[in-house]
Amino acid sequence: MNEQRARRRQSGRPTVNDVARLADCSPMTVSRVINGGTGVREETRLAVEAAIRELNYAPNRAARSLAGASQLRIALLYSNPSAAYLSELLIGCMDAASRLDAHLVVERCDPDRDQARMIAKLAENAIDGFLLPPPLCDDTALLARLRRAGTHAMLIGPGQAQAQHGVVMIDDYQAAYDMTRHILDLGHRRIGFIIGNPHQSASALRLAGFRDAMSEAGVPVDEALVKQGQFTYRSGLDAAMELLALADRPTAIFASNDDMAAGCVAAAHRNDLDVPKDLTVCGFDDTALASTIWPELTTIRQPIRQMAETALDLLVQDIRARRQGDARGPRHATLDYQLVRRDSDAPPPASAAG
Amino acid sequence: MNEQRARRRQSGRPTVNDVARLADCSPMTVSRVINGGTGVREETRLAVEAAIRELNYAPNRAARSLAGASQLRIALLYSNPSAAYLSELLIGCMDAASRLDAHLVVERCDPDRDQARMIAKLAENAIDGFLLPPPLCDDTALLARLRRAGTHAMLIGPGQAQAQHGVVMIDDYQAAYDMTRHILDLGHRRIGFIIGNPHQSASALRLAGFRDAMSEAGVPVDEALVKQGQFTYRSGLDAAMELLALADRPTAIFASNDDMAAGCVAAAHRNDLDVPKDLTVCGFDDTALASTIWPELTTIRQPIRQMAETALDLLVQDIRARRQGDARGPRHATLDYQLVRRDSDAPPPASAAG
DNA sequence: ACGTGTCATGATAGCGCTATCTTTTTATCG
DNA sequence: CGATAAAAAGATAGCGCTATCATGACACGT
Repeated sequence: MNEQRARRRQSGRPTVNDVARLADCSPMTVSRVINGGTGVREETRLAVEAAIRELNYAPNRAARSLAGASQLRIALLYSNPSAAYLSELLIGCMDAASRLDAHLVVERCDPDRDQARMIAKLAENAIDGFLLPPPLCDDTALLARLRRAGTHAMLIGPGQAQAQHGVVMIDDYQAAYDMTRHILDLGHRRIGFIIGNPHQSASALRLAGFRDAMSEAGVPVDEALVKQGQFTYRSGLDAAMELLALADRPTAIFASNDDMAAGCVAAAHRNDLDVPKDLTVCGFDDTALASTIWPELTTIRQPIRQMAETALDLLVQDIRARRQGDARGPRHATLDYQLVRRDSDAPPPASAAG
Repeated sequence: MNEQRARRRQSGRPTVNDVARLADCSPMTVSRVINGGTGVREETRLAVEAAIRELNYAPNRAARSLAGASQLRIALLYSNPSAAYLSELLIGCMDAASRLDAHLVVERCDPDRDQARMIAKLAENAIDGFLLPPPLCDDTALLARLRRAGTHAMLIGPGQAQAQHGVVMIDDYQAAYDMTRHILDLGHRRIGFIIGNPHQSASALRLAGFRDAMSEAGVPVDEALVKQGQFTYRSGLDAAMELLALADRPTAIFASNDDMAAGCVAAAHRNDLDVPKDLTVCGFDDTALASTIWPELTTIRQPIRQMAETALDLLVQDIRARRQGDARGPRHATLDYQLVRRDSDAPPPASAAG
């Protein structure tokens, strides 16, 4: 009998029972200590904690979630394989999922490929909630479909808040405002701006932040210096080439993301301009690219990992609350960004200053 | 009684019992069908599968691993946050972990920060095996420590095979050989090479592949065209600047990774050279950067995701085998790479050809 | 002294699944 | 056609944990 048991058992890892025996109490008390320990005498708690430490006990997740019957399945859908963003996102999600004991399913989901079918299938039964990073969080068709399916979804970093779904974002407007302010403070007056992909709503917010900072500083925006981009390296390169070909060219360019900013740096070098001595270039997002290229980019860092964690937290909260009939509606959160100053900005060249 | 039950239950998701009832058999038979279905009549299997589909049944992982008592904990350690690589790795690992029902723990592990302490702690009880991507897979101190701890480890993409640990790799030598061959076939004869970081053993293999392809083609390697790099953008830029400053400069540069290749492209543009018209640039790894910049890089793609999956598969196999006393020793696998041709290569300019 | 309430703890019963053993059914043969 | 082996299906018993209820101990008021 005992042998059979031993064979079925996990690798001799200690269980609550082992701890209980050592601490001379019941397994239930051990469980209480592990889970916050309300209603346990201080003395008992210490004994249990000592036993846990001695045995190097770690609770079995499977058993825990089975008993608690709380295993949620969360699908993280991604589309644009901006690798830097994705890996941060993944790590954040995994941490949170592990902590919350949720099962994370990661699925690539391109808009063209039968997105509808997959989501329907997932939503039908196997998935309790969705996590949608950009650009999926701005895919209104997808959002509508999810809403219709009555699914819980959490948008990470969308350009605009959503009444129907939960949202975790940074203040794109304010961040762009701050960056513009930073460039102005360096002494620049002719500042070029490259707009992001018009289908992502963050683009408009960043542009607005730029415009407002400029006008508040009393510097009129020269519309010739505002170019449309697509969030791609190439579009940034092209836009910058146009800007630098102008007779009265800008002394600084603020690109709406790092890829385009990297394109600007390349364009500057093709024009024999030094960055930052002859041209200041600033980006947005702080993706890996920003610190890969040379000079490294001054940019806005989003706390991607933290956003992912928060999103998963709120999503799980929301789902559990709704399950208990508490229809408080989707959760929202705005996290802090950070202006990361690196080597791509400087005061304007003396000839252009003032 | 029933109410209590319902309250403890998961979100009304169907269980094996529901499926069994519908398929008119016992839960055990359902379990058999789910797990490969040996020893089940075709007819019964179909009935069960139909029931599964109808109820949209998905097995409960927690219960499964609890009953099977097979939940392994695998730690994925990473150090160099090459985001593109990491995200692929993560996705591959998560897929495999999900499939194998292993718990994946992702930990950042920088060489300086008390690596030893952490590993000791992990190895002590909570972690059954380690997954080590580059550059950790080449950290001999770390490897030795793990070996001493008797831990199972699997190296992903190390430069050289290891007797002590399992390994999943591509043939770096052959890949570099093939890429060199490709450049030679385009008609180039003066080919520059930028070596990778000397601490990663893959660097030497790539260099060897280059040299052998050259000599087999009867093209002597001009040592002035072989530069040391560090796998960073900046080192690639610097090396390329030197190469392009030569009186008799190369018509092609083969960089040992994409970051350095991107640096080469930037250097070319600073020298008013068009890529690929005036200079062919090829990379290695096919990270996101390769298809971000313009022109997009011809490079070698490692099947990173597949490598991660294979690594986890083999690691779990190894652990389970060893647990059952089957000491077959660490597993090894070599996967296929792929030469991805994009827009950064072309025949040499007419003036330099032949 | 007694009831009555509060708190810490224990006993019990599963969560959903699968390992193992036992029973049935089916195929195979003399 | 009954005997035997082999295959298919079922019964039973947990995996490690926690929800729930039951118990015991102790303080309090009357």
